[in-house]
Amino acid sequence: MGWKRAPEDVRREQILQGAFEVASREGIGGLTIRAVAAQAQLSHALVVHYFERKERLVHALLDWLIETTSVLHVSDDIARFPRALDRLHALLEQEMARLGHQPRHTRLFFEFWALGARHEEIRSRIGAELERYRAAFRAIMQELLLAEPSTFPGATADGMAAVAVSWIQGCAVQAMIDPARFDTDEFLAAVRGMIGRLA
Amino acid sequence: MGWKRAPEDVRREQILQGAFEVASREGIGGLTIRAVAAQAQLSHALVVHYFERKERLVHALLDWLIETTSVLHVSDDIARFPRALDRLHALLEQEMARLGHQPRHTRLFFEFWALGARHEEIRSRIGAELERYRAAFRAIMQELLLAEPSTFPGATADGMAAVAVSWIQGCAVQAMIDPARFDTDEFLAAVRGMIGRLA
DNA sequence: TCCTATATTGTACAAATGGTCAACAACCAC
DNA sequence: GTGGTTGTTGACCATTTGTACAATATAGGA
Repeated sequence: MGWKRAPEDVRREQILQGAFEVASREGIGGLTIRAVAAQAQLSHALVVHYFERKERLVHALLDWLIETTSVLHVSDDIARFPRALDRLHALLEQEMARLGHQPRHTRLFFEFWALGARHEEIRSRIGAELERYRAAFRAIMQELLLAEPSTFPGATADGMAAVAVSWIQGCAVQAMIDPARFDTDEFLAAVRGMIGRLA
Repeated sequence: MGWKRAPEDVRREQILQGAFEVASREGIGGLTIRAVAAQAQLSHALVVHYFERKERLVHALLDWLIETTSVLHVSDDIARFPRALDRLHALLEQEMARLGHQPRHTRLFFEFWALGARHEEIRSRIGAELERYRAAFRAIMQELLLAEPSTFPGATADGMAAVAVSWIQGCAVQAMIDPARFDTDEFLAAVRGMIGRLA
């Protein structure tokens, strides 16, 4: 026949790419060993050979998704802002722009969030990502609270970090479900109004 | 045999109850006509008889879920507050408390949100619910902006309503995925700090 | 009491799916 | 070349699932 050999890691990547395509198109519920194999132009037995069980493939896809999503990279451009408030604004803006630039990643993440409600393995990985997310905001919020303690009475850095994460999530959900009636710019403007003026 | 007849609406309700139980336990992906029938102690053929196709059953379950979730009922206790800010605080508190009181409803809603990304029918219903949600907050936000225009510079009532919805959603997601590291009280305190002191 | 309408059920069937396995073909060491 | 190793495949199996359908039990009217 006309098939070729390939190094193990190349095959795994090829299969995961196929899994991402299928999951993006059909949803995780429609993620089938055979569908992935067809997408990657391989036999389904080979997919089983590399990932043993479908469950493993799903977990591997989540890991792949986390790795390939350019989430929360605090770039030098952002880190350069001397004031914490400016960094917060820039970070929010960057993350919300990313939601629009990687729509398939965002939607797939969303499905994994829902899956996490019932599968411990997935929940713990998503939970760790959420914590990473909060931690990035927490540092900024801490600085913000120290600089102007009276601005947000009663608030803690932890709480404000969680609120920042909820902005991202809420923006993602509403933009996905209701793009016609949801306006990201207005959303961002409202957030800005709440946390203070951009210098 | 020992089976009995029942009025049509009773049977439909019985089946939908069973569907809710199954979907809560196994997820929408595990929602099977046979599983629903077993839960409701009926033959699976009867479930088909009443809902014709599985798709219809899922849509009916979503409608049922929307109806039976005590979401966003602005009670007299809340409406009595003269100041918009107080009503906002009370409404947020009520909604976040509900998330904890109806955890199965919240989780199931979450799954439907994710499903909505791929199914037009579901997306439109969820979208309408989101709009209802925003509308309730929009009225309060409008009043808030009129009373103190300088408090939230650049923000619109629409944008702030969307942000309020994102608080509820973000709180639901994080509390579900990461209950150990997420503190609802701190979250609420941070939100309060951002929108102003409670009188 | 009988008879009709229909609510309810068990059976059946095709399609899809996860997983197993023996066979085969490409690559490598010798 | 040759033989062994192993990546790769098609065929196969058991199970589940959606859906169709004929048979049956029940309720209510004549």
